[in-house]
Order: sequence, then structure tokens, then C-alpha cells
Amino acid sequence: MARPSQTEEQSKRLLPIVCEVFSELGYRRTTTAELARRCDVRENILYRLWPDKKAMFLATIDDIFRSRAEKWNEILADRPAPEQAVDRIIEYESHHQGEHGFYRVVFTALTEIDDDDIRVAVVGMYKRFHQLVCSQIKPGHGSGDLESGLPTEMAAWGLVGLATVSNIIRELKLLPPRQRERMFASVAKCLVGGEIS
Amino acid sequence: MARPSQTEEQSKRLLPIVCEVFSELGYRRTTTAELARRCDVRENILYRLWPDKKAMFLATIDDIFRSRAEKWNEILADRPAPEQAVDRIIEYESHHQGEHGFYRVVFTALTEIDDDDIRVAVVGMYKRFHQLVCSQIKPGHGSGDLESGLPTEMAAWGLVGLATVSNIIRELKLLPPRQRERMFASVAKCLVGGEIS
DNA sequence: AAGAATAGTAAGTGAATACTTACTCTATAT
DNA sequence: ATATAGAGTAAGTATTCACTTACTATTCTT
Repeated sequence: MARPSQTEEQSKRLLPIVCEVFSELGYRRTTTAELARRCDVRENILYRLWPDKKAMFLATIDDIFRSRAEKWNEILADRPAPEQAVDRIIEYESHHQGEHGFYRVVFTALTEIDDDDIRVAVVGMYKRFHQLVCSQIKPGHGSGDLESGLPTEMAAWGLVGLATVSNIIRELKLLPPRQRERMFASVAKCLVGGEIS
Repeated sequence: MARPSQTEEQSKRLLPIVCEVFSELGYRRTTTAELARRCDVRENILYRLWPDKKAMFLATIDDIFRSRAEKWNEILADRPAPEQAVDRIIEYESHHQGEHGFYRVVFTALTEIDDDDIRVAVVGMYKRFHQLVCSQIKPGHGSGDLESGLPTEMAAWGLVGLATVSNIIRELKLLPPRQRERMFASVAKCLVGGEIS
């Protein structure tokens, strides 16, 4: 009949901006007015793309995980020896942490888990994140335990925790960058096994 | 002249309740009306004890650290062999994690660090927390590095991270309690050194 | 070109909320 | 006893904010 809908394209176009705002301000402090301003559209246009503010946030949670997983795939794309996969990611993470607001979104989401939809989204994200880490640290080492003596799943949780503090340290400037990177790399090595460089 | 002020006593009496509400709802979702309701007083009475909502939250951040540090001192009060101090705390933490809303307050505070006062409070809290962990894992092992090969300060950050994920796992029920406890204990052992039990 | 659905504009609305004000009651020092 | 400062009550206020509505302007199909 008439104009074909562009909502799909527009959602895709605006979502990164929405992500950015949520990661800067957190869920509650982000107002729909601010989202509209930053997206350079009116509020009701956002409401045509998503039913409400919560839906915008849920889309953010999904997207933020997707983009992080994508980054990792890029890093590993040129197929290094599987034993080096972990080291590559550790290298990358220790330097580029927090660049895409991943943890800021996670933190603000964690204070909203009384809401079932948000809880489900966060739980899903963590499970996939943990799985992703597991799959990356496993191949290099036979089956079962790592060199450190830890089962893969446990070491993976340790790494997730390490990434979390590391981001907190970064945000709060608790350590100078170099020192933080060394800390990340050393503790990560300790968890997955191998010498400490 | 007249009645002696009881503000001191009343602050002390109400602060634990205020802490509880902030840890349940986070900073933004906590309304002064709800705080008053839970404290069973009127709003303006809270405003006589603290100048504004932020001050109530800052008091919460301080108190939540104090009470955690106090707990640890209690645990170590009956002077076990210094080598066992770490194991005791690990034991305690793996079981009693999250009981006092510590991490919920931390998470909600982390999304408010654009505010300088809150930032300073959180930075202070983390520094003291890290110091506390350091002082607890150091004595058992000579000077410098731990059995794991990690410097004490690094291992301490690792433990802080571990405690963080562990609380997230608890809140999101990502693992059944027993498994979470085993994970915590194993990864902690890996970080400070010593056999994995 | 006409018709129709979508994109965009601008103003508004009702509820929530941090904080206030004006007041009464109560305990204490003298 | 009583004057006085603090404790408690109750209503209010200005603002913010998620979400809506009524409208105009586009762009596509036929």
C-alpha cells in the first residue's frame, strides 16, 4: 500500500546510541528525554521502536553482550594456535577494558533484577558470557582441569570476577593503567595456569 | 535550657534500616517516603538527621563497610593461628555471602560515581576493603609473594573480584549454593596458594 | 495523481518524588 | 511551674519524567 516500515533499520541505527546513554547514566538516571535528545529524534519516535523504557534497556543488555562476543571473535578470527586463544583474549581485555560500557550496563542492570524481565535478561547474559569464557579457555588444555588445577567452569567464573574488579579499578582509578593491566594478566594466568609473565 | 538532642542516638538506630532499604531497592528506587515508612517516622525527621537523600546514602556506604570489617574481626577474634586466618575468612565468606546487602549497595553506588561525593566514598571503601584483604592474607606467608606466586596486592584484588562474582552468582542463582561455595573456596585457594580442598 | 500508511512535530498530562513549611506536643533546665 | 528547644504531625509544592495525543509532512504503491 504505502511506505515500507523502516523501524528495523532505525532501531539498529539508534540502539548503539541508546546503549551509550544507558552505560553513561545507568538505568534510572537515563531519561527518555535524554535518550531522544542524544538520538536526535523526538521521544514518541523511540516509543514507536520500543514499547517502553524497559524494552529499550533490555535491547541494550542484549546488544552489549553481542558486541562484546563479536569483538572476541574478531580477535580470534585469524586462527591463532588454539593454545594462544586465552592469552590473546587476556591481552586484549587487560588493555581495552570498559571501552564499550559493558560493565556499566551490567552494574545498573544488577540493581534492577527485582524486575523479572530484566532479571531473565541478565541471567541469560551471564550464562552466555560464562559459556563463552569456558569455550575459550578450554581447547588449549586437554579435558577436565586446567594447569592451575581448577576445573574450567570454576576458572571461568574467576575470570569473570577478575574482569569485574578490573573494570571497577579502572572506573575508580584505584590503580594506574599499567599496574591494572599487569594485575589482570597475572591473576588471569594464575587462574588458567601457565607461568606468570 | 531544654530537651537534650537525641539525633545521635536516632541516627544510629535508624541507619541499619536505611541500609537495608538502600540495599534492597538501590539508590534511585529508594524514595524518602519509603525510607520514612520503613523507619516508622515521618520524612522530615530523616531530614533532621541528614541534610538530604545523598547524605543518607553516604552514611549507608560507610556503615556497610564498617559492619563487614567488624564481622571479620569477630571471626578472627579468638586468635587462630595466623596461617589459618585466610582459610577462616574464605570459609565464612563462601557461606555467608551477601547476608548484609554489602554488594547490592556497592553495585548501586557504582552507578552513581559521577557524583563526586559518592565517588570519593566508594573509592575510600574499596581502598580500605583491599587493604583489609591484604592484611588478612599476608601474615600467614612470609614477605612479598604468596604460595601461588602472586604478589599479595594482586591476589587481594583477585579475591575482591571473586567475592563480587560470587555475590552475583548468588543473587542470580547462576549456581546452586553448594556449588557456588565450592567454586569460591577453590578459586580463592588458587589465588592465595595452598592445596585445593 | 491519489490514497494510505509511515515518519516526524509539538504540546501536554498525570503520577511520583525530593524536600519544605507551619504547626502541635513533650521533656527538661531553671 | 514554665519557658524553651527539640520531637513529632500533616499537608503541601515545585519539579521531573514516562508516556500520550493530536497533528502535519513524507514517501511509497497502484
